[in-house]
Amino acid sequence: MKKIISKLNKAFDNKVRLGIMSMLMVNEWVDFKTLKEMLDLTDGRLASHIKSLEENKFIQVKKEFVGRKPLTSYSATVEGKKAFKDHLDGLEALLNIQH
Amino acid sequence: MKKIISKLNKAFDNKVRLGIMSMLMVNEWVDFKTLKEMLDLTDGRLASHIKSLEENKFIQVKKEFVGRKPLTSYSATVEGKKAFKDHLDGLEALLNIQH
DNA sequence: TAAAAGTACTTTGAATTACAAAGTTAATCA
DNA sequence: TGATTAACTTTGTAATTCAAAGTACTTTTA
Repeated sequence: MKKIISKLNKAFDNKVRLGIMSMLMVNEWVDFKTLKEMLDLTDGRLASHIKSLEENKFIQVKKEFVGRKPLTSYSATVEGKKAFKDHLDGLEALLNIQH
Repeated sequence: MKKIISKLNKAFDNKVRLGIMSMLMVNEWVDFKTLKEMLDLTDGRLASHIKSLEENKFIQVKKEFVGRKPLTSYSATVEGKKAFKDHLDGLEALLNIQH
């Protein structure tokens, strides 16, 4: 039990960050607006969670213009993918001991 | 994605509470000391998380004497089991979309 | 019989986290 | 010119988390 619990990463205990990382594991790049809509968040709330994931070096950012509009996109770093996978391993182990 | 995320319950975002509930899904009654050892916690930390789960009516308490020593045990309420199951369903759905 | 240890907490205080609401910048569209 | 879009940042408040210390009562040990 101690072993399982220790796999869980504090950076991913919040459901917004869990959702962001989940999106970025499945899609290489996801833009701000899509994340916002998929997770049903306000700008500020999304931005603050993105910031904390960036500070942990779990995601990276790309800014470009498409047509004439700015487009900010995010992707999980190698480090972020690894950390998230470890976290999911912990969750999976927890699911497995239920029943 | 919104649907998955909405299944996750704030009461279980902390890994200590995740661990406590997990123990109580698998074992009908677990005592204070065992929880403390299994989760590697200080008395105070365990007690505070237990308190929050009790306030949510997710666990119930039983106090007795065994031999001459006090023994406090906890078990998940029906409500607690349901809430935790829903949370695990959410986590499982999240695991499933990771490829 | 005095001191130490066991059981199960509670209290305090400080740090961190979370969030809503409002403000910002710079461009574009009507 | 005024509204809208895109992507934030700032502010302030509330909630959460935790370590550390304190409490109460009993039992064991020297």
